[in-house]
Amino acid sequence: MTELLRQSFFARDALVVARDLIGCVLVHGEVALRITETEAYRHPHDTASHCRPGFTARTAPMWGPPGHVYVYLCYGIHSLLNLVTDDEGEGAAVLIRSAELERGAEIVHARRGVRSADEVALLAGPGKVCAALALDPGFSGRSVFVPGGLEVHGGEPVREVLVGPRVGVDYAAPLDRDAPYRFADAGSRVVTRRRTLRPLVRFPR
DNA sequence: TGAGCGATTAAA
DNA sequence: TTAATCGCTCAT
Repeated sequence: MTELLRQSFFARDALVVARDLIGCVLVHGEVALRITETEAYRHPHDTASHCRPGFTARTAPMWGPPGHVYVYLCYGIHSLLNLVTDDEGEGAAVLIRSAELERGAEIVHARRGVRSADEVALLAGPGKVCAALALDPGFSGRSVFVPGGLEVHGGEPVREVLVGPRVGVDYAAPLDRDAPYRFADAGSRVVTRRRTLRPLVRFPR
């Protein structure tokens, strides 16, 4: 049932990948998380993206091939997990913002950044997701197709997807700041800033 | 070498 | 809504 996602899954527009990652499962060692919230950082023209200033040592993985990991340190404290999308050289990725703990509660409980039993199951916020998976910037640049590393599995399709603006990007140009690049599982209670999200309308084909 | 800053978090 | 926070990035 849980099938490893292939590179073709990631080699698409970050917007599409961000939406499709909702409900998918991150596996790192004994810990498995079901993704409930994501954000797309589409390309260097996106003024909210770390790729905006051009190629740097830190963002090198984001410019690399799809299906690789970009982890960086935020506020000097929190590690944030991204999955690189689009084609190599595009400079796009999806930020994993929230997740539900599926497996490995004992281990996650012992890890830094997770204090209470409630926080163990409710990984709302990108810093907590990374802490639960025990990922730090040293992991940045790794591939998700290498066994034993961070794996991304397909999951049950979600009933309804929510969409809305990204969090913490007030520094960006208004158009990017307000762009509906954040997605979430409407059926999960592990979602941040829910009131700013609306049901995603799917157009008939 | 260091000034500036941040894709957050928790508490109120 | 607000404040704490601190290691890292990148341009000198």
